[in-house]
Amino acid sequence: EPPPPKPRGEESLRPISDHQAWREYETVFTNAKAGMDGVDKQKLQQVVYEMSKGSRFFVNEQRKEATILQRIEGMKERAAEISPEARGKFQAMADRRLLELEASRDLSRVWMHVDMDAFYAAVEALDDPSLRTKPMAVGGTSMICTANYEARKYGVRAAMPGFIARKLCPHLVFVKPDFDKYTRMSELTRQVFRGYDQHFLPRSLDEAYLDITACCKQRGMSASQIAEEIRARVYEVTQLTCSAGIGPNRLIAKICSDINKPNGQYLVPNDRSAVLSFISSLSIRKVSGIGKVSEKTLKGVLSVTTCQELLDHRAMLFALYSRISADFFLAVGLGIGGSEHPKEELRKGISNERTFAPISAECQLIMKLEELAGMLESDM
DNA sequence: GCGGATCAC
DNA sequence: TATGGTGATCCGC
Repeated sequence: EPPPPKPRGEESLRPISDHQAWREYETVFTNAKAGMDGVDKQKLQQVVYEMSKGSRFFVNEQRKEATILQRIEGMKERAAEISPEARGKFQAMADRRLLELEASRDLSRVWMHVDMDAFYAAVEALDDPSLRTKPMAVGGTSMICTANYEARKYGVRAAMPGFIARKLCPHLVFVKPDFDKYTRMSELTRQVFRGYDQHFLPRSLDEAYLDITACCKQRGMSASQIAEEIRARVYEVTQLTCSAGIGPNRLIAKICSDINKPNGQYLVPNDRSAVLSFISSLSIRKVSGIGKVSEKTLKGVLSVTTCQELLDHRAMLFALYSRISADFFLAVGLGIGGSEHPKEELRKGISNERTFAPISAECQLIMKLEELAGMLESDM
């Protein structure tokens, strides 16, 4: 189809002919991220909608959205059909699990989560200090890996398509990613981490978990002091800042590292009531493992938005979700998760995939598969 | 056991 | 003009 005629004038955002449809287009970008406090969320949502509508991507997003809404309706129906007897059975099941989980609570270890600040962008700014004062994103017009804090003021952030970012921030500077460079820098941070926990758990190039229990004891230092020291050493070695979170387990530590970002730290003491009061008012979306879909279904079916409400609705969690999921939600409500050292596991898979323009001829599809298989072969 | 969904980075 | 790639896990069929 020919494109619709371009409206005259400087901006095409207003008037909104289609009944403010943008209000219903929620993306991952409208979710708050560090450095995005001053962003006009409505404007952001509106721009993303206007740039997206009509695209194949957008149509697919709508299809997925409809599937989720259907799932919510199905769960609501199941919830309505639960008899008082069954309800009592689920309540007893949930109460029993609550006690078991509580009995398993481990407050004996101190975990720290270290998270580099705007890592790729910060590394690029080391090589070109003139980027420091400009809004800048690492990535291209199709996808942004990360944005510096100048750019985040405009709502530009990781996982956003570059052409939308440019619309939000016309002077945005794009820098091509250089993963080898980030890997080398990451290795420098890991040398530091190794000195505090030999068995630290790297999660990505810019994040790691450290069990600093032994280190605190040996050196007679508090967890906060150790965190200050680690952050200082990381800065000495890389000239980059990072943030840290400290808590009795990885679930808590991870949430904490985001609180005083960038270049800050936060601690939840190893104390049951401190953990509970910290977690209870938190949005479930802050928890690693609860994404956009889980947030939407929990809210749509049970009106659950905070971690405390996960405990309040524990019977229905066991009625509507799998044992594994209900267990996880309950543990989240109690602020329990990841206090043991996971035993090392071998990699389970290797794969590759590529996004490409639509094709349909068999020979084209086979060529595409051969291309992917070739890349996979060389990886293996 | 498999494919689709979800999630994290 | 244009919306990523890799790996893990869970669920339903």
